[in-house]
Amino acid sequence: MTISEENYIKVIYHLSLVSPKGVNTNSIAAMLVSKASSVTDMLKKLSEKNLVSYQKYQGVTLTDAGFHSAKMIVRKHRLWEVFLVDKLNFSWDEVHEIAEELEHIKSEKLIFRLDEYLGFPSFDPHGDPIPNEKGEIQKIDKLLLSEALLNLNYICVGVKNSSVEFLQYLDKKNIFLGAPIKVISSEKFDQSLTINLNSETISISNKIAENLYIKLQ
Amino acid sequence: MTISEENYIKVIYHLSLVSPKGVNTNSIAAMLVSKASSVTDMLKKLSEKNLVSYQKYQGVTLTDAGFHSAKMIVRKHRLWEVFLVDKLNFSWDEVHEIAEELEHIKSEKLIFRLDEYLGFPSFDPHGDPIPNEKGEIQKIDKLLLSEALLNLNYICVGVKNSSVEFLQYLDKKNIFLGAPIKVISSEKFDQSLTINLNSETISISNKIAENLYIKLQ
DNA sequence: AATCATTTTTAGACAAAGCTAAAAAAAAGT
DNA sequence: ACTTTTTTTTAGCTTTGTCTAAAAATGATT
Repeated sequence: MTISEENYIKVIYHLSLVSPKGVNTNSIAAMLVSKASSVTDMLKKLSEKNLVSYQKYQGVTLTDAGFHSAKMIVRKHRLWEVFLVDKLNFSWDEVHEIAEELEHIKSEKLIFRLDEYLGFPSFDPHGDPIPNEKGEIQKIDKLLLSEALLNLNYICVGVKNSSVEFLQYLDKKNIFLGAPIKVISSEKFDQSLTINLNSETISISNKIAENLYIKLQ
Repeated sequence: MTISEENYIKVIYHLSLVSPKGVNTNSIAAMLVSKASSVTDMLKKLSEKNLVSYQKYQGVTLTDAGFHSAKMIVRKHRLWEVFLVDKLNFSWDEVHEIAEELEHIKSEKLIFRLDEYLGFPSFDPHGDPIPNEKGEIQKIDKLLLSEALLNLNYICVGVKNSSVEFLQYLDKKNIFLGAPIKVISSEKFDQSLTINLNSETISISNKIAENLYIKLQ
């Protein structure tokens, strides 16, 4: 697989988690910042290689082989992110771009050794699950902070949006994975929340609350 | 710079250490396992970008900019090799191929952090020097084992040939960087050597002795 | 100095992956 | 059911990096 093919497979994978019935040409183009015509060309090629099922005008789905390839790319991406944060002291807003390159390095042995070196982590620095060698993914019972009930003890387990801006905002507010969170009150007018976080009390907008995953402690 | 451009610059760098007056089109093609005509095309492009000085039929040399770029690529290659050996427990015969890919990852911050994480090493697992951030290279007073004097205490500091076959042979003979070596005798007929190595006595062919670097202890 | 061999360059072609603009199909609105 | 809009595909072009085959320049040999 070329780097370009890998990028298509990865994007189709992410989109198919949201629309499992078939991924649109346009949405792939949007994610890759390219054009629908380029996507059509590549879908024919990927279909030829049996990585996707593609019928003109009907959207595209991953074949079993494509699905497995996609998970291996995601696995590499997320393992490298853990490496960058845990070993090289990068912050969680800096690692995505670099991992976009590292995910294309082709050595199974490298990835196995890296996984081992990192202690076989199950989640990346943004709380996203890391597929294991077989492609198995560990699920957790997470919910959005915006769906939390009042006065229960939660901990922060992930972000829905991992843009640099959002992650840096969380750093500023001292919100990190594993941080304990309790919702004290909710504002009817704008759905903003007052929360207890690491024993300080702060206010959080609905936009933030809709992008932060938590689970019961 | 594209990956292809980086590979050309790196090859021209290595060849220019041997023939500093100008590198031949054919020798570049041989190193890259490609054709002279492809090389000519690329030389024009690199010349356009002021990375090489190129005059038709006259061979090619690196400009200051090209020389610096080359050293930064070599730096990345060798730092990744140290990482693979020191942190992921690869053996020295396995790392070249993987580092050929890793050397093209584009993040200065990544390389600085990696360097720091590895303790700012000056030499890679084959004993080759690692250029620092400025491109400075630490030289050592090394010689080939075939040039050693009898009954002096040397230590092994590098390999001239780093093919998988040679490195695995060295492993089998228990020869590694830092191993103490003393030449006991030299055979007139075939220039083979009897050496003391880690307090065992073994025989070494001239071919081996001409590919192993040592220095006085 | 002239010829022959080798090296290098040019010319033209090809595959990969992208693009624009136009055509075709599907979906939406009346 | 028939337009209109949106989405997708096709056709044809571009760039990057490669190739082969032929031409040109250099170097070696007599």
